[in-house]
Amino acid sequence: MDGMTQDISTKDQRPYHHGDLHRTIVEAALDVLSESQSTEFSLRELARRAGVSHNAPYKHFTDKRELLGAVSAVGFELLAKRMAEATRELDSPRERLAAMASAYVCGGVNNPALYRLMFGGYLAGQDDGRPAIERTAAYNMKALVVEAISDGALGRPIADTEANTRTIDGAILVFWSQMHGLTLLLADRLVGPGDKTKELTANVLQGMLDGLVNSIPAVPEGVWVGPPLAG
Amino acid sequence: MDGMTQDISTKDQRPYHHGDLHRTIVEAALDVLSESQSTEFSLRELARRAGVSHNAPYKHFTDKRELLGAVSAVGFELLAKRMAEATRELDSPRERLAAMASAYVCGGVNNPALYRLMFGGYLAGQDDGRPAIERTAAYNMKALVVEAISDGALGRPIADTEANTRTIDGAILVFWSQMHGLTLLLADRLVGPGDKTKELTANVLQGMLDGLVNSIPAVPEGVWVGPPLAG
DNA sequence: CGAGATATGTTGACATTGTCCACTCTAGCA
DNA sequence: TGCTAGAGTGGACAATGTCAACATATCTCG
Repeated sequence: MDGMTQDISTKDQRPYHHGDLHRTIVEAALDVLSESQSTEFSLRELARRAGVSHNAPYKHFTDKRELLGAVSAVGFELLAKRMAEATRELDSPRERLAAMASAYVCGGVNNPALYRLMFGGYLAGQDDGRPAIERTAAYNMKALVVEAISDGALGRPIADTEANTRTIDGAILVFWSQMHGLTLLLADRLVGPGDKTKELTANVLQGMLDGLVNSIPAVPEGVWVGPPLAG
Repeated sequence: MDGMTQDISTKDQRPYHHGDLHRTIVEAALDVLSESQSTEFSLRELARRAGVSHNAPYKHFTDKRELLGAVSAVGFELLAKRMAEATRELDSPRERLAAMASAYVCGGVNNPALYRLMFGGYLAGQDDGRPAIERTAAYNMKALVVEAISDGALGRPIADTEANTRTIDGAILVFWSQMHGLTLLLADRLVGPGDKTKELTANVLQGMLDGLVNSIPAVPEGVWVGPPLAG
């Protein structure tokens, strides 16, 4: 009797229904992506890791694309969270902005494949665009930067008003593209070594902020900075 | 008789040996990459396009990786050529630098998949590194920028000497990462619209150059800017 | 000039993958 | 209690990267 029940309980430990396969698959994908630093893993591999049949994931994602979209969204949330945390206990707006930049670059350098998945147009299919969750996360990140700027990170406060949109977007364009480029050059080892990341980021950033204090490039009308609002 | 010979001549028009399959395959890859904007095409598709058996490409490339490396190298050469051409008939070093930047960004935006292949660490395998031809092309590009800087693009001439290495590398780091980031944000439509590319590039660039005229961030010792010399 | 040797191409095979379809199980609601 | 819809399973299929064995053209050297 004991034997039988134990047999059942050990063999059949995994119930027919997994419980939260969606989350499990996304986490497995994040793991594999981080380990292999490549998006060329197979859905079947994830299924294997999750201990389910090769087709189970298709009940939660219509596509490999969709799965990668979910992974990307998690990446945005992680990055935004780190940026937000990095500014805790910092008062000076400029220091807050610098801390965010540092967190941003380090996040990207520490997991290039994830960063590339997030920004590298894997889902740049001209048809549908990116998942809403991605756009939301990206806007949250932008909001953090806008806040620091409006608080005076560029020398003087710049209120986050309609009238200042072009100015703020100009500043963010410079800031973002500089950090984005630095992140990717470091991640791809076109600039290095990696253990100088923080130092390089700080140096480049200070020069850039000084430049922005002096003058902020104009952004032409009709330009957007951040994911487009309309699909 | 006529029929037979014609049959033979038309059917057997393609000799057993292709002639220059290597080049043909690379060009086909460039075509497919440019059209599909994805590196996920198949070697077999290229073979089909070249009118050759599915395994013929393997006589010229050990790997899909190696093929993509060759494509990337061509991309570097194309980009360097465009940058060089853009500076023709321009005298002012600053104008030359601006023209190069514009050519660089436009090149990337016009073919994002190729640009991403070149810089996006598809061949960042921690083992072997990038093909020599790629590194050479990247250094040629860097040389163009160095020349403009030493000619005085940043307000005063900065001789390309050992003593100035850190200064020049600092300037190039700022310049390159800014343009790299801008290119990718535009390519991935995180900034747009695309038809404002030149305007945006010019504005961002002028601000950046003004900043560099005032002060060039120091680059810590041991930092490299450009592909590492040692594998 | 003629015969290996050497590239270069071809055919066939295999494991793996994304994805479709038909089926089964199980939980929850009527 | 029994049905239904969601969740998981197994099999099938075409496509792909890559290996191995074979075929053919070109080169080389006697």
